[in-house]
Amino acid sequence: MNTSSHSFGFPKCEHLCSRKLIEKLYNEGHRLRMFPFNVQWMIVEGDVPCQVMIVVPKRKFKHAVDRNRIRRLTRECYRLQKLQLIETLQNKGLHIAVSIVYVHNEMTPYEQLFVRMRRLIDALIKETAAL
RNA sequence: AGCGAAGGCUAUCCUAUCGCCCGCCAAUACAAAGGCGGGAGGAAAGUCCGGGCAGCUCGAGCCACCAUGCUUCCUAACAGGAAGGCGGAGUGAAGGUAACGACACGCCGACAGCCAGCGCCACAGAAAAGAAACCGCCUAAGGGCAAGGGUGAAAACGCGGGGUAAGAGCCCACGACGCGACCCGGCGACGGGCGCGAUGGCAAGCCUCAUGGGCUGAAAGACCAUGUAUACCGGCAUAUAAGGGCAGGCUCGCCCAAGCCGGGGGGUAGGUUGAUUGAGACCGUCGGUGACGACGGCCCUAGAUUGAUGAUAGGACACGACAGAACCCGGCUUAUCGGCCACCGCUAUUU
RNA sequence: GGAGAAAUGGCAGAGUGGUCGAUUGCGGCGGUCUUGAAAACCGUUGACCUGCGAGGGUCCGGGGGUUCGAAUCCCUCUUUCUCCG
Repeated sequence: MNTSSHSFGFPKCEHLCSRKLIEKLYNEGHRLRMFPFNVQWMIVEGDVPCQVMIVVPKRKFKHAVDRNRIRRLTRECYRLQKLQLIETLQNKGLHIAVSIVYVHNEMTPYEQLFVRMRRLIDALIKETAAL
C-alpha cells in the first residue's frame, strides 16, 4: 500500500478501527501527555505505517456538534502535518497504532490546535526514534 | 403604519485549493490512483407517547398491574389532530343614570363518576358532616329552635314572602344543584320543557365505571467463513403420573427428560445482512365545515459501522440562531439569530 | 443506542398533604475544664433581599398546575449518578 502518492489524504486504512487493537493499546501502550491531548501508542504488526484514532469524550462535551467540531479540526491538523512522522516510520520499517484523546474542557481555535499538533508529532517522532 | 393576540413556511450564499463517505463508469489478478453524480434537521434533541419490524414454542378465559377519561370524527395507532358541547377569563357592544350587559369575536381548560363504598378536611371555631348547641331566641321551665354573632378555604342551597311561642325548604314564587325506562331538537356531548328529590369539599386520596394494553428491544434477529466443548434437530427406546417448562398469578390448553443411533455446528474474533422504497415526497382534480381521504401524474432524495459534510484563502450581504442521522415512521415537548406569508381585534392617517 | 435512580442549611441525611424554613449528626462560633491544646460537656449557628433597628419578605434544582393549604400529588424542563457490549 503506497500512501506517499496522496500524502495529505487520510483514508480509511489509516484509521484505527479494530476493537481488539484498541483494547490492547489501552492495556499495553505507551502513554504520552501533550496538552490538550493524551496519547496512547504502541508498535504493531501491519501494512500501514501509522493507524490513528481521535477521541473526544462525551463527559467533557455534551453536544454532538461540539464533539464533531473538535474531532474534525484535530483530524485536519494531523492530516496536514503527518508526513514527517510517516517518513520516519517508513525509514525504520516500524508500524504504530495511536489514539489521540482530547482532554481539555474547552474548545481550542484552529491555529492553536495546529501548533499543538506540530509539537505532538515531533514528540512522537522523538519517542519512536528512541526505540 | 403602530400595538396586541395567535398560525404556517424558511433556516446565509458564491469561487478556488486540500480532504472524507456512498453509488455508477472505465480499468484491474486484487487494491490504489482517475472521471461523473449524491451526501444531516426543523427540531436530527429529550426519550414523553403511539405504531411498524424482530425474538420469546403457540393460544383462550379470569384476576392482578399499567394507561387513557366531555362528545363525534380523523388515523396503522396514539396521551396526537379536527369539528362541536359545556365551563372560564378577556375584548368589543345594542341598551342602561349607573351597576350591569342580550349578542359577536378570537383565546384558554387532565372537562367521566363523591346519589356505590371507604378515607381525609391542620389551626381557629360551639360545631367540619348519620349534625350539634357557646353566646343567643322562645317557653306553660319538661323543653323547643338554628334566624342573628364571631371562626374558617369551606358552616347543611341563595333571596323574597308566608308561617310561628321562637324558628326552620316547614310551605310558596324565582333561581342554583342532582336525578329520570318522560316529551321535543341533536349521531352524540348537550340544549329546551315536564316531573321528582333534598344537597359541603377533595378522586393530580383509595376507588368505581368505560375503553385499551403480553414482555423484551436493532446491543432485537438472520446468514457466511475458521473448526473443539456439546447446544440443537430427527428416529428408536423408557415413563403414563408425579415433577418441570410456556412471557405477573390461577384455570384450561400445549410442550418436555435421563439411554442408543444418526445428523449437526457453539463460545471468541471478523465479515455480510437487518438498513433504507416508505402509513414516502411533490403537482393536479374531486369529496369533506375540517383533521383527512380517493384518483391521476411524476420523482427516488444520507446510509456510516472507532462511525462520513471539514479546513484554508478570497468575495457578497440581511453578518449567519439552536444545533449533527445510527432500524424506520406518526405525534408531543423543549432549544432557536433572523426572513417571508396569510388571518383577527383596536388605534391613527390618506384616498 | 437503550434502561433506571436522585436533587432538602457549608457537608451528610430524615421528613410522603397542615403548628415545617425544616429534626438529627458532622462542621463553624462562644463558653467550662487545662500552663496550653485535644477529648469531653454546655450553649449557639441556614441563605438571599429589604430595613438605622425591632422586624418583614422569598427560598426544599427551575417553571407551571391540583388543593383552602405542596418539600410531599401531577405535568414539564435542567443537572448529576448508575446499569446494559
